[in-house]
Amino acid sequence: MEKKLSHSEENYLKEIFHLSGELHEKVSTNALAERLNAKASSITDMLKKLGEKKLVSYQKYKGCSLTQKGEQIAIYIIRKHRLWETFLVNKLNFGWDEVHDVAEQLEHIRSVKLINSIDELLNFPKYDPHGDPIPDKDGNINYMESKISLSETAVKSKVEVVSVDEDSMALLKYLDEIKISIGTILTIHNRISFDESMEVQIAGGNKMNISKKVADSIGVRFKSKI
Amino acid sequence: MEKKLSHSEENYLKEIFHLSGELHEKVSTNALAERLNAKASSITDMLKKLGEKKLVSYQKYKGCSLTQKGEQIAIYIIRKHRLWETFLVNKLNFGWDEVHDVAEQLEHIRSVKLINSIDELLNFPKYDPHGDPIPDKDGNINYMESKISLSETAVKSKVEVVSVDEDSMALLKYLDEIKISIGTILTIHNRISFDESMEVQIAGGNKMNISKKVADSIGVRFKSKI
DNA sequence: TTTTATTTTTAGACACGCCTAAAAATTAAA
DNA sequence: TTTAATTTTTAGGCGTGTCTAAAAATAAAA
Repeated sequence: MEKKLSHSEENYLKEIFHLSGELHEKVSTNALAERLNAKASSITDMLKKLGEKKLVSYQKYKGCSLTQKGEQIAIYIIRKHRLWETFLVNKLNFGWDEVHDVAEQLEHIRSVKLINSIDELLNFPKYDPHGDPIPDKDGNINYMESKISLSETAVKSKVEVVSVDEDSMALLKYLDEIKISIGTILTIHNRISFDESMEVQIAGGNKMNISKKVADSIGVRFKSKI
Repeated sequence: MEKKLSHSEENYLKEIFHLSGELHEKVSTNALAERLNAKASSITDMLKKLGEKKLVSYQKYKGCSLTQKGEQIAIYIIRKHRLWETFLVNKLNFGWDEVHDVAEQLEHIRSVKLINSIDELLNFPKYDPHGDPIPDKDGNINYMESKISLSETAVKSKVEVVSVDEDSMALLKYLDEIKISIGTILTIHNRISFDESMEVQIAGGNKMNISKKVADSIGVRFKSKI
């Protein structure tokens, strides 16, 4: 009864999940088009099909959202993606900027036994190399509640980097250069109102300037006031 | 310039390689159709396309064979297939009858770094779990010269099992049951001319009867006369 | 609230990889 | 060597997933 989905269908579900966020907001056709590098008309076609399959609920001109069944599948794809990334970094010494493209392929491999074995081999990791939570076998996701964006932190606070956006290789390479990684402790010294950039300091290092765009894509957890 | 091939195209190249054997014989349309579970007309279509891409040489009604470029790609796919099978068995404790289907998916993952890392992780294995040689990074294949089929062995000889055909799960399960695996030493006691079956004995075990079909799919190496 | 701009959907097309049915070429048999 | 059987190819069609261009619905601005 359970038909298997195409890579394309799986990607749609995954991206709808990402775009709808933790609040399960509706996702617009254009937003999806951009994320999937496709034209809006193609999105419409696919949403119709996924709608018929009861994987998304979709009404013309009103955007879409995942049904429970669709979300379940999306989470499973994300589980695979993040486990593979963890495998590549932890077992094969890939850099965190090298794993995304390969994981996008590996996430479509169909074998429950395989992915659960990888999970076990890695000792059931809770977070992937970018700090994103790895859904467990039953689809439960352990979001880090205290996590906020670096760009939202108050001046003079001290935070720990817990996640970074994974989809830009350029960002990851840049963070590597400036020595920011998961676990790095940052002190926020100043916020420049002109361009919303921030002056931060790595424990024991020099102060440096971080643009708004970069700060937006770094997730941190509060450590303490200075 | 190097366009990437579809999974389908890769599968065609791989099967042409297998069917043409070590002597690079021409492969017929029907033979391919059977291996690929497709109709002959579909094969013709694809052969035309692969011909245009200079991956196979193809003349109407005359069968096909791989060009150097096509063979190179085929060998690379086979390298990936066999390395993944070895990974599944050696690192994730899959049974040798469980790996084929997953490996058929994994062989299409595009990442040179990934497959070379897996190779290294496995310590550059020479043979996969079914005893087939794993092509190295440069495409060299180390065929075991002294290998023959069990069905060709002389009565009263003693042989070591070095390979088994991997594509039938039923065969692999059966061999598991009768305790034949790579490395098993067999003594050939008799050959029944009526059905061409053989009486063989595992070192320290009982004599048992092996059908022609099964013997055909076991590769052995001569050990010594009794 | 009417007009304008933006978003989304429809309509029609195309490459891919497969199919069936019928024709053509090759091979085997009489 | 002529006929029969088999193999292979052509012709035309179909579902998938994409596209462009044009129409329709919604949202924003005047």
